[in-house]
Amino acid sequence: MTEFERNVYEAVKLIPQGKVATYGQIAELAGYPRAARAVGNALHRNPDETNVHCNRVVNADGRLAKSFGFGGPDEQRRRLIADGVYVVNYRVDLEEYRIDLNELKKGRSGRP
DNA sequence: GTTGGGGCCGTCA
DNA sequence: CTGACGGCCCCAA
Repeated sequence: MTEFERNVYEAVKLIPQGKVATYGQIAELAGYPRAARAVGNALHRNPDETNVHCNRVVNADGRLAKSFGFGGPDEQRRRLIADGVYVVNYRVDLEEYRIDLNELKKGRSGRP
């Protein structure tokens, strides 16, 4: 596993239940602001689906991944619902569920 | 709503 | 190194 992937997984772990983040956000949080695409790549190889909730990661439009790693979009949708996230037509309301990058950064290491 | 183009990034063959 | 491939992103018609 590469450094990049680790960062991505750690970033994903920070997303609280009931919230979602975009690939861009994850990329930035991981320290690779423009690597949204690579993030998707990394998530597809998610080694620990139970710990890393890759379902909480959606694209910039709030749409679900077309090729979710485990069971496809249906599974991703199911998990989101289980998280309390309302999903319609494989899409979520970003205004409502998207977490602020600032909030995510709080979760990382120390913070005053 | 759609399509098309450009750009950006990390992996792997 | 080079080229191809993605769970992407952004902008313009």
